[in-house]
Amino acid sequence: MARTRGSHSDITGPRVERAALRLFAKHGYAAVSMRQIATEVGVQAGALYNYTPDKQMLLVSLMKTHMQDLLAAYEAWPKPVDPLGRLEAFTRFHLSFNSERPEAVFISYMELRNLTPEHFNEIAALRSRYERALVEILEDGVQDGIFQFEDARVTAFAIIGMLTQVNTWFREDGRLSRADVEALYRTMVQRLVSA
Amino acid sequence: MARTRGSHSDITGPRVERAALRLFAKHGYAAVSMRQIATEVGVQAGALYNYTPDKQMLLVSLMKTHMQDLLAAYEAWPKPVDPLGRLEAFTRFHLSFNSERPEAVFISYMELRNLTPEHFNEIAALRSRYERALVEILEDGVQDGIFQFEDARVTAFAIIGMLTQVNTWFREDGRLSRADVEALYRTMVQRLVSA
DNA sequence: GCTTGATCTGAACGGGTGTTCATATCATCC
DNA sequence: GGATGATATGAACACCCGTTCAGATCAAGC
Repeated sequence: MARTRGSHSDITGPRVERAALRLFAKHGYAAVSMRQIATEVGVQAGALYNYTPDKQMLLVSLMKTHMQDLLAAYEAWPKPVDPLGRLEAFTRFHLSFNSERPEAVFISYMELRNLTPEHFNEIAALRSRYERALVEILEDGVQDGIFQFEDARVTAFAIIGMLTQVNTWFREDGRLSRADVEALYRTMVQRLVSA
Repeated sequence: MARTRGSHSDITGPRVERAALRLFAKHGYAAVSMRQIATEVGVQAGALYNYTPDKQMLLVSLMKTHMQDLLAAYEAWPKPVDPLGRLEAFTRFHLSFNSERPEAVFISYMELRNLTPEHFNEIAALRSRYERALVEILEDGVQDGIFQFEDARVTAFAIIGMLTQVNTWFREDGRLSRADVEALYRTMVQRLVSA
């Protein structure tokens, strides 16, 4: 019978994913070889194929997992009922979630071009679900008369754009703490939409 | 004597750069081979080495040229004297310049990790000169009492982040025209800093 | 029309690529 | 303790990589 305990597959599997995540983020998908990933895991290249059908699916799986984690974590995030509170919660969530997994965020933006059209569409659909959540907050705020802007979708893009940008410059040992940055962005987001 | 007219080098050279730009933007630096670039130019791979010492320098040259073009074009851009006018001019310039060369913009953000530290620092220095230009506008506006915000540098990052984001979603045949988008972003930028 | 020299070809270099597969290992269960 | 089957090895597959270079090509200048 199969080994049910003492098997390495539930250890090696996650290690493969973590190694791929790290290396893809650092060097780019195309620049990383299966042998490099295997070396990082401490295994021969052939063994990787117990955990992924091929290199492409390793990337797709990482990106899909990331987007699903994003949506699930956002759903679980505490949300006030008023639009302004929800917008603050969104800002806090986005900064917090992205700061915790910079590598996955980076890959999910950078490696879209390495996806086949079907996989690309799948990821894009997940992303637009997230964007739509922000658009809905904005539209609710307009109806309540507390938000004001010309175009909800473009405003949502602008907000997500400026929030996502943070990962490119924030340093743990820099001038500003995470809390500082969060406060600054909450203010800026609010300015962008306040009536 | 050398050929001074009729030489192909002044034709092939730019064609090599354009092919590399296009292919790097589409597939990523690491995923593009010298043979692919040569095929696009209509030449054998060996001939490329009349125009670049190696593949790495082809990328560096593209990125450096782009950043220098950016700075030169911004200096030449008409600028009012009042901070609000200069901020509007910056917004217009950034959207316009970036929309005209999406491939170079894309490469300059995406392929930083493929640079050696020295080349990276060179590019980063050029970029921060551009960012500093915006910071100065913001600081002048504060002194004049027409701008208000908590942190000039973070505000500048936020503005550049949301402006640069546009290239990822704008489509020529989409819902909004270029002029529409420009107007929307001018308003949003102003909201972000207005006293 | 012959020489010059910039430009390009085409083959070769050593080495790396993703993937496959027969074989070995070894913890588990009977 | 012997059989089972998941897991890993290591060699092999065909192919592509960046780069080099001797030799061909050919327009310009004398």
